[in-house]
Amino acid sequence: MADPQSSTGLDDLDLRLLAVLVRQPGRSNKALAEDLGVAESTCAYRVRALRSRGVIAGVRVVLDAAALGLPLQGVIRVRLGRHTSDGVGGLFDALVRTPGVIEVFHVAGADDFLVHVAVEDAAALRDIVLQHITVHEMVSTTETHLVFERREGIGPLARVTGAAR
Amino acid sequence: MADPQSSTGLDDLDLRLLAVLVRQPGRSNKALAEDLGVAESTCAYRVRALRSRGVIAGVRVVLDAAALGLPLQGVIRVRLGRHTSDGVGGLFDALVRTPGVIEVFHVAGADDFLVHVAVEDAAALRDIVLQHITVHEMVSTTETHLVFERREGIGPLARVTGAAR
DNA sequence: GTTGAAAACAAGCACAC
DNA sequence: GTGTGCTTGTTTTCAAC
Repeated sequence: MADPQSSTGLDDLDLRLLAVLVRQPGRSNKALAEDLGVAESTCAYRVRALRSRGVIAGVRVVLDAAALGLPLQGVIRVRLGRHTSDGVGGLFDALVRTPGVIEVFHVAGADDFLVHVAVEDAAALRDIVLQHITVHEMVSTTETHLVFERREGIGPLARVTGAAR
Repeated sequence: MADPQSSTGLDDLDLRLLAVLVRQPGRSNKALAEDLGVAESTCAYRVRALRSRGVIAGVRVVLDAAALGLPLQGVIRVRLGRHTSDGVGGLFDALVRTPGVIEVFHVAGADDFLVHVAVEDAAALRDIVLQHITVHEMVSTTETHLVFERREGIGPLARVTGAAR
């Protein structure tokens, strides 16, 4: 358990490859290979392998909600009354399908869901709560928090590589 | 204010382009142009314009934390005692630099920060709280919530286009 | 703002090590 | 598992509309 590749089956090249890829997603395979000091074919092979193993889950295009006319973001804490398996799953589905919803966490504890949304103004935030969340019978209470700012963290990979930054 | 492009300066082609791009980030410019029924050069031009305007904030490579050996995710609610501008900014910086931290929300309300983390096990979760969060003098209390599941929402664009799905 | 065509570039593949 | 060369396809650029 003290081997350099932890038990995830990722060797040093994989980790370096992921580190570059996370920081520079647009990087071409050719440039990536040069950075790592391996042949392009090797690099392409590794990337494909990491994709098929699911280590690379995918690629996302990130839009600026404010530039889309949605300058307000909120996190809505949702607490349920009754907890049936079907009901929770159905509510989860409904939440992620609500326009403006960026992500939803199903969590343990007093609250059941944390819903991150982007909207045009305070009225829209209220409407999301009233029309898309509290309409569900199983929802007991909600608490809406304005998001001052959201920042991305250094991420999971830094924990594996031990990268300071 | 009732014009089709809302006041964001995005026309129908922009919105259709973004819709395709968000759903299929890997799509080539050529394929994208075909989907939209415009020339490749036009398509490339629009994408570049949306990037430089900041509507397209960027592209992210998403890693599977579990595949990296971090099967446990948590949301840590952080409440502060004293609130100085410098202190809050410094803590924010420290949080996003902590290995395993995926994203951090600075929010209004009783809590000040919501910290989304991925870790190897419960002990690592405790260590993050003790070694990276409560070590800061300004932190008053924390509450750690296990994440059962996290799902991405349909997103901001659906609010602008009115896409049902 | 949009286009088609040429030139530059990168990706994918089969094969050799 | 890694490197090489060829073929294919894609991105970029630009003068013109």
